[in-house]
Amino acid sequence: MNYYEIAIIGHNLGALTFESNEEIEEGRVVEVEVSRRSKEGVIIKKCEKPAFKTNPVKEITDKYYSKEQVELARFVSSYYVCELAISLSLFEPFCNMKAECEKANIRTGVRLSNEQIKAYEFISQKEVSLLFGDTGSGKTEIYIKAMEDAVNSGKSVIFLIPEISLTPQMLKRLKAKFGDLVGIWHSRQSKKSRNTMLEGLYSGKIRIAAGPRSALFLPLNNIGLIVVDEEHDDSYKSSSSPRYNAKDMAITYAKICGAKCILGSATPSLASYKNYPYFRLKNSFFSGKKEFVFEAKETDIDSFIISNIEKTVQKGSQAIIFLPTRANFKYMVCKSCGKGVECPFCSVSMSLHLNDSTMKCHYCGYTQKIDYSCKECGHGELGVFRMGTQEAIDRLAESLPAVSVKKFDRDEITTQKKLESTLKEFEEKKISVLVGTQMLSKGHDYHDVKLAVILGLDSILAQNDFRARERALSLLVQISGRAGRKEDAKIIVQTLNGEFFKNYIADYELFLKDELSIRGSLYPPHIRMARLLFADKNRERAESNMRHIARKLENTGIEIVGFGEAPINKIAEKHRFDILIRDPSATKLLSAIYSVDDKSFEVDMDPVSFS
DNA sequence: AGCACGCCGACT
DNA sequence: GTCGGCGTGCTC
Repeated sequence: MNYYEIAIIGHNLGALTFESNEEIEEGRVVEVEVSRRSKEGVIIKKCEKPAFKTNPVKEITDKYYSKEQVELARFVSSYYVCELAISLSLFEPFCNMKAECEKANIRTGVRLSNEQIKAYEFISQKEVSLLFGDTGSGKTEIYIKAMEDAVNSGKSVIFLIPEISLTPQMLKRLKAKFGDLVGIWHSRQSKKSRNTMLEGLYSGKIRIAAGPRSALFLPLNNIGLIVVDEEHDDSYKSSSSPRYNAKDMAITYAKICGAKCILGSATPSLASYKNYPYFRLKNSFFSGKKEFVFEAKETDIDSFIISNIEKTVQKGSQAIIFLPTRANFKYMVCKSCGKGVECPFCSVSMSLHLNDSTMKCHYCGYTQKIDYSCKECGHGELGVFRMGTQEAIDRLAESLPAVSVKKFDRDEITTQKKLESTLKEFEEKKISVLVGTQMLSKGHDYHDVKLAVILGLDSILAQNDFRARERALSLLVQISGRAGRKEDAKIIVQTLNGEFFKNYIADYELFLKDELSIRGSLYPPHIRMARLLFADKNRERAESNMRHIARKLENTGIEIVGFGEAPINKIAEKHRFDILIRDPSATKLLSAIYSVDDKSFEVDMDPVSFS
């Protein structure tokens, strides 16, 4: 009889031991019974007969995890601190099927400029490299050339893009160059198209997988190249356990597979800029000049903005307006007692949505009809603060009723179809003005935008977070990069921090250099951080667990930066406490975390959000 | 008594 | 993470 340690996929549980007459290889998916229920498990390793009685392996399936997948799953489990059974559940395993892995013979016909050839030669010589190229400098052609090389030498490719930037343009381009060799993966696709893609991967017909962070875990054999486009984007970081960063995992996976990894961005993250060799690609194919106008004020759709939009639209051109806030307003505050309207389940403000007469919590989704007076003092009138996209649209409708305006945020663009149709309408000029959130900045190609209005940057800069400056400036650069593709464009920026933005707008690398020295040894990328998050319906329990762990960490030699209530101290009725720890070595942080050996908290390694 | 719900611990 | 067992507290 053989005995195997088996990870029960998706269960937050160490490997369990089962028996079988068969020889089963590591990584094979089998069916076993756990708590009188049939579950899928992964063979972790063969082991000795245990002291307890074992149940048999019920069935050996035709699915399996490759050696490389198992190795990456082990890495995710140890670095992001979760059970192997959980990290394995991120993956789509392989399936026994005859693979036709042959060399493809694709001629993309992509032409590179002299500058692009230099960049291409640079990245060709490096295992991991950063393509630091301004918007319009032609990063995509370089990716395509590198992908063509990989595919023609019999390898496969993973092409990662941020969550919502599954831009129709980028996909069309990949499809046009690589045809059926490309498969598009996204989180909200139907079961059927998922399965079609998986079958294409199993058979080897699909050799390039493009998609958001989960595409890293698709069953591709013989990976030769992983591209991480818009590598600065925070959506590569998972915001639930395991809180992996797909950009960092792409680099790790490339090493495991002996593949190359290309990171690309016009506004690279400080960490990538510091850690990897980079090629600066400057020359833009866009001919337009950009004129920046700074208004030193808080968010206000003023007559200057209105008249600029009017002029732009009259000339037959288009405008985009950015605000980092959804709904009409983010805050409602009592004019009499000063108390804000909070979600009953979360310690966050309710957002005001006038179009359906509701207040919504953007954290738990709780919705109710609008309070017209303060529930706290019983009589106060409610004032509103922090304008959102819907309010901006309502103001435009009032001032410029003839102009067609559309919202471009998570409330409006709920599906890939709506993203595609809205961008198509904008391209066909059925829409003159798009008003949106961060979604506006994500790599979309707007052809005739001659005006970009950028509001609310100060609220991003004011975030109590060491990455606030990086986030605010990169947003400004990314959004202004959407304008002026063909002709000159005007960028109107409302901020009380004009000096900061003016200083760096033309030279992002100068910002990166300054910021590296400002962060010094206190903040990443020079040192490593981890956040331990305690969330529990019972507030006392969450707090006492947190204090208990904080005390244990005191003797581990790593620095405890702080502990206490999390900035958002309650989400969905769970009270939240956290501990922030710091050390030059990630290994030391991890051994401190492992030494406390406790499951009362979630670990966030290399956190990008601190709320 | 009967049930819904929430908490807690076990899972080979 | 998921399930089932068990206690609490409400209703018939």
